[in-house]
Amino acid sequence: MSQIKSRKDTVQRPTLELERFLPYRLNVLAALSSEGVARLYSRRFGISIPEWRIVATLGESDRLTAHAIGGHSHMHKTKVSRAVGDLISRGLVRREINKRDLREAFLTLTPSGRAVYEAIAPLALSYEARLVEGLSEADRLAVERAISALTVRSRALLDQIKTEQNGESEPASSPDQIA
Amino acid sequence: MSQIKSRKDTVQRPTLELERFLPYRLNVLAALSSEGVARLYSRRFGISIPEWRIVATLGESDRLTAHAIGGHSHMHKTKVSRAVGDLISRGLVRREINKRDLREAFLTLTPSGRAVYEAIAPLALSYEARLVEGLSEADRLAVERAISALTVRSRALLDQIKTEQNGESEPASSPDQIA
DNA sequence: TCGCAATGGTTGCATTCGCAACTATTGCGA
DNA sequence: TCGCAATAGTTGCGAATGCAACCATTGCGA
Repeated sequence: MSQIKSRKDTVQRPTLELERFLPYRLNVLAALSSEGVARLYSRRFGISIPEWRIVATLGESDRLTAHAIGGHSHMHKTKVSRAVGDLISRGLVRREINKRDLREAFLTLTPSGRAVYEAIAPLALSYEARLVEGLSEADRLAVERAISALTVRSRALLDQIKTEQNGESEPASSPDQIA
Repeated sequence: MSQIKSRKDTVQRPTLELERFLPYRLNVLAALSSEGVARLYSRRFGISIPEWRIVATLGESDRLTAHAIGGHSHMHKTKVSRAVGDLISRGLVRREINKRDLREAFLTLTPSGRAVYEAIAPLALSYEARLVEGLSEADRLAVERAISALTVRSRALLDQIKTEQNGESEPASSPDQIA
């Protein structure tokens, strides 16, 4: 794991090799796998990745606010806002203002929206299945565990770094941010 | 692993839960971990992620062409081009045209560039170390293995999907692309 | 040796992105 | 009850992104 190479007779110089650097490798893998899934639906259904995330989120648990979708799918609220606007204009999502709180609105899939979800979900699942095809069962489980753990850890480290940088004060958040 | 839920008495309906969907989880994790590292250097050294990737690549093996950097760091050639231009204008990288082939140029870190590399590399490595701190040794190895395997597999699937979509012809590549 | 395809790299342009600022509404403490 | 802080969501705007087109140079086959 450690990339620190000690060479005889020379001062130990920690060299970083990008190809072995975990965050870098995760990025490459994430980009590749995302592009793969995206290609399965983007062209055919004219749907972007953020749009798909919204459709998928609504497909699981209908009637969510934009805020909830953002939290659930880890997307910036502006991205959610614009993608939702687009989906509404194309008749895939319906917006219904919450009469209890006029600031927010509930979003639901229209029948066409649900049809799109039902069509794409199996494609995505089979893609995932093909992706992990070569892994041993043990490795699959290890990956599941590790991803969860690393995600939690990343979030913690990030918050920590943020607070360190934010002049050592505040609850780690500028005006908006966080999400 | 499988997200297929079978419910008693109802037709088995494969539902996709974003939170469990591997490409999605990888994206969240990759974004979080990248932001973490980036925060360690971006503010302090005024360096962006693409710029850091270039510096890191050159730091490992000096004297590379832009093309080689792109291949090594999986960045689009336009991204490399612009980031390199920026690094040169800031005196961190030096460009030297290859007299054997006037189309390409060799890039090297200047002393200041190397200093930046030497400063950031340990930060990045220690970040990585803190990231995987909680994982068991077995899980670390499993993750290493799995990331490699999944990356290879993703690439293969992507190529396959591309050829399927490109009218079933061509060596899976439009004018430029690939990288 | 000539000409054309391929390659390294840059640039124009449209799209995407996210931060900051803003509006509208609600919650809450004085 | 008044007023201010917090929240949901939208929008302006600059920066980043990637594709397509382009330039310059080289390789290679006729």
